[in-house]
Amino acid sequence: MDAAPTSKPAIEQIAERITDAVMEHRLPPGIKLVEEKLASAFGVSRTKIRQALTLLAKEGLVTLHANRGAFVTRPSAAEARDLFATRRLVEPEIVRNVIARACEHDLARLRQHLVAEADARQEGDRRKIIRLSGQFHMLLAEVSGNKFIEKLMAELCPLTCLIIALYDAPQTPACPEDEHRLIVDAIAAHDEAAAIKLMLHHLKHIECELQLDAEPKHEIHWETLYG
Amino acid sequence: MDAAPTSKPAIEQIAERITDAVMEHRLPPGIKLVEEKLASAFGVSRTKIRQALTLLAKEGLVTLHANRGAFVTRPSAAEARDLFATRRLVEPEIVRNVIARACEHDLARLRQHLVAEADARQEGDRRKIIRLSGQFHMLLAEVSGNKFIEKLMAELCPLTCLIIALYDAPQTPACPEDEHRLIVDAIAAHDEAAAIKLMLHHLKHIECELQLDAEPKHEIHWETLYG
DNA sequence: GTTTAATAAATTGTATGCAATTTATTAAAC
DNA sequence: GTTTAATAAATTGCATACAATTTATTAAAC
Repeated sequence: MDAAPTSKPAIEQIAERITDAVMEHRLPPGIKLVEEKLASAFGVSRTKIRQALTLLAKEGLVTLHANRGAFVTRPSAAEARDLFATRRLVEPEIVRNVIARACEHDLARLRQHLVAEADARQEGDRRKIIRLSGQFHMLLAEVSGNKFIEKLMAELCPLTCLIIALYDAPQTPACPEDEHRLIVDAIAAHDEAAAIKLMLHHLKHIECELQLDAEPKHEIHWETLYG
Repeated sequence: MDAAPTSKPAIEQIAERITDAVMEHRLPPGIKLVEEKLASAFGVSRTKIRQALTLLAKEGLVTLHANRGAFVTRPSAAEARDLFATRRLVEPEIVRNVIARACEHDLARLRQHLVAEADARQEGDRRKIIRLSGQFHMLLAEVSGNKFIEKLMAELCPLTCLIIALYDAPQTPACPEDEHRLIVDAIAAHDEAAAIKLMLHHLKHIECELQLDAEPKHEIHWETLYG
């Protein structure tokens, strides 16, 4: 019965930091995650890294090949379509629940996140922008109060970042402008219909900018990179 | 590029067998899972058990307490309500997708499952009935073709079994009669509205038989069990 | 007899070592 | 020069050993 704020298990922290790196496109899809390298990077033994990779594989962010190791997942176009179909199903429900249940403190958190996003855009920190954009939806799910949906979104958002990395048109601005702000405004105004409409439009907007019919971006070929 | 049917990783197999035991109420909510005992039961070292438990904890079926070990989760009433809310959101979508995409072979699999359920009921194998009832919904999700929803249902169904174990009225028949068959029939007839209605009714039926407002069943107190 | 303290046993958390497998490198053949 | 085979290096998969922690047991105090 310790009321102490027992910090998160080390393994989850490691998994979270790898997730952040994937969300920020610092670890591109397809790249190999060598256990020993991660172990020394995090200052722990391979045992812990292994468990973290097991977790990430369960999330789908990492793919395990027997005897060959762990790789950042390269989602297929079909998986990308399934992912967005799932988000279009779930996120309107999230919006409904947030409007129904969110207190002032929750709204303040959402607005604070909008400020962080605006700051990142001001600074031109493209990587942070991408990560924060994903985390906005995770925060919304958290505020919605349903743990199962929260967990689902915590998996789908990092995967969405991967899909964007693989299928995004070369030089799109990739920023949802202030669509997030519009959604929060509609939520604050308790305008359910508008909030859901904005959310669906936002998701369609992201999906439509992808080139899911084109070949996904190639894996880095180190040997020909400087040829 | 091996087309060989590489059997599932050992760790997942272990996790699956533990999941089956939970679904069949052979491992009741709250029970402690001692690593060494599982290790000898499965004939592997604790290392693998540990990873399997990490996976199950991620699914929510098992709860990890730092330095104290793994326990089969005891979902709260609030979690139970969230779970059913999530299922009411997702399963109609599953039904829609199954009707839209299922081929004859898929329908045959569903009907085959109905037979297995009927057999178990004939045999009076209560544990098998409970497990198969849950797995019907997992099969439906699998046939629906969306991997993310399939994965979600693969987590929610075992948890539902746990909730039933904790909150079910003492002596209910606990069998959804032939509600599953009615759903499959409506799907086969491509009657979307009817299939969804039956599914929602089925879920409500399960949830309503629970006593979520009552105290959950107590944990086993070994020391007083024979007092 | 119940509570408290001290000790012993059991269990978890982690690193490390070694066998099995894969990947990279070198040498040979054509 | 490209392909094939042989060897070496790197990496994964797994069990085991040991420290840290918790739980159970015993002994002492009241």
